[in-house]
Amino acid sequence: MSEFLNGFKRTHTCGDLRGTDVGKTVRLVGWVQDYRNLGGFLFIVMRDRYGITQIHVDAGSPLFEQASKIRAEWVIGVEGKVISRGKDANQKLATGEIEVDATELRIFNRAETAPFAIHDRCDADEKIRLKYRYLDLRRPCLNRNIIMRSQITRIIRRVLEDHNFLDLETPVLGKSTPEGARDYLVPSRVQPGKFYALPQSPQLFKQLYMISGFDRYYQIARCFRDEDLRLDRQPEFTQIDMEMSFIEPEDIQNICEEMICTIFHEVLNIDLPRPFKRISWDESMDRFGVDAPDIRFGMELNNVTEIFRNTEFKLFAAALENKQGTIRAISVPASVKLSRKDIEQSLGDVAKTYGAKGLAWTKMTNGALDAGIAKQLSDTEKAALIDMLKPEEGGTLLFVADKLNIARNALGRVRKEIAVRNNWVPKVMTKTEDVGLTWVTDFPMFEWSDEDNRWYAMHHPFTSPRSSDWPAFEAGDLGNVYAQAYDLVLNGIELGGGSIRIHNIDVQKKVFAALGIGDAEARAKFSFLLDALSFGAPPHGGLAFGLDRMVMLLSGADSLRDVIAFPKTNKATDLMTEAPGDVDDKQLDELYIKTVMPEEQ
RNA sequence: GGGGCGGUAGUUGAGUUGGUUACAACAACGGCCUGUCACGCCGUAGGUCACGGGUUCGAGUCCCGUCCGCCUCGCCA
Repeated sequence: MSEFLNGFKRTHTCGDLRGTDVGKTVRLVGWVQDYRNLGGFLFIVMRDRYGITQIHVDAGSPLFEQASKIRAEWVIGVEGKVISRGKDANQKLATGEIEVDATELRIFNRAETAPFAIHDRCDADEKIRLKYRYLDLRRPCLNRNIIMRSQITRIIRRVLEDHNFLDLETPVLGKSTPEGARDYLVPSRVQPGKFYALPQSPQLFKQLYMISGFDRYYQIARCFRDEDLRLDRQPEFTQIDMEMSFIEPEDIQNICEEMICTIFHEVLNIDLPRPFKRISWDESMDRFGVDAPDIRFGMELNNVTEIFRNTEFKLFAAALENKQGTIRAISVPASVKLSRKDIEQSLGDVAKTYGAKGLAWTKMTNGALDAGIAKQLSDTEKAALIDMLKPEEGGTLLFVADKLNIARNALGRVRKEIAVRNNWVPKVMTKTEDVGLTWVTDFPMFEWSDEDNRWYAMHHPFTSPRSSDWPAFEAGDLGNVYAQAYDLVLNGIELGGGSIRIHNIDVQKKVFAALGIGDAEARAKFSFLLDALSFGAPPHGGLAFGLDRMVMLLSGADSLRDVIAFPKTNKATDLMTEAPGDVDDKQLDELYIKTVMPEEQ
């Protein structure tokens, strides 16, 4: 290769040439983006990831015959003189900005016709894009996301290392733990019948680093969860994982704020005010219906339950018969035109998706509530609604009457849907107002599951309860125990979350017990953690950001797939490598694994 | 596990109530052109309409099943 490339090591990039003087000799390597044989001369548009440059070959040149064979996507090297720059007097150059008159031209590699055009639009069928991912990645629209990703991790490392964080590694082959997501399992050959699990997060290892005395840890860590995929969920993803000792939540939050501000400043040239907003989980659920609120617009939820406590309106009365029954409402401004069809079908479907039976509605017309459910409401109820919700003339009131968690969530999703449809919230952030950042704090420690008839940890079982809730915890009133946990939410999407951890072995045992994890099971699954806690663990806590989501939001990408170089499909396959694939029986034998396909069972 | 949308030339799409030889643009290939820059003009080639059944005189079109991609509910401490 070196001989082949002899004399053609790149000395300039296409982008570099912008300021180059006419007459200067330059040397470039890259791909052919376009070519045009005009008989008497030839244009070749050459491209690398820094820019494009136009190459000129004259008919009289000995290079002409060779150059005329060149086609799109061939890899070439060119040496020549800059003959014109940018928009010079004759206005002949617009795109390439620089034109180079070739004196030497080498073809390093030919290329098949690409299955899709390598231009700055990610427009082909995603199946084909994923199969030829290396070509898709050449396209600037994808290429720049990957570059931004590197830019962001560089900033993160710089900020954290300036604060004396150590980049420390944790094992990838670990132990499967109960709770949480489904693990990716790796069979052990040396220990027949036993399995490693790939980490869902480095959670316990980073806590052990704290106990080991490394009081500031970070890692850009790959994590794995074997659950169904979504637009914003891949089976392997990357966390910015951090942990500190001897801290309060504000300490880690301050460092995160500095990190986020630096990223926004350097990547998007947006300056964010500090400190970030803070809102408790209870308040977020009450005002926005969700635990990751988009705070860039109003139209908040209202609790109108008491107005209808003794209502004659059957729909609402029926919902309130349930102990957890509630009625929540939003007041949609008049600028949003909603037809009956919009409400009952389109937005109603959004509500139904999240478990509600539908949307109740009414409109403010000539100073009174009219249409929809209005004629079934009493005058007192209507007056109370107008007083509380202050509907605009021509505005709409939307209601969900259901169990608390369904009503809040469904109406919260409808709220966001209306904002998206009416372009209240830009996808690409260009100024400070486009950024809705808030901490959500004081999450409930436990979450009751009707289905499993038990409590689950809302964050994870190593999260510390608030000390003020200790009496409630001791009393077994788990629904009223809050955790020292906090999420950072950007534009309605959870960017990251963390907590202060339990550093006391007795507390940890009691939390396990509350989750139905008995002493024996706790010992079997977490003996190393319990042992470690027994040797004097410092108070500690941390946070983890989803790097992929962060890049997705900052780049304005439509999907996590557009910020991961080699992503998986909805069914967790890689269309390029065709992973996962079959393995030889011999490999399975060594692992003592026999596969039984469903039809053979 | 459930729901929705989609699969037609290399690519992106059109294809009406089922009806002759499945259409266009771009790309490719050949020719022409000395200043293009979404270049232009002329021509050529390119199809198992995802796959398998069914209904019908006749299916890209209607029905059933399967596969694949995307969105989504459940799931994701």
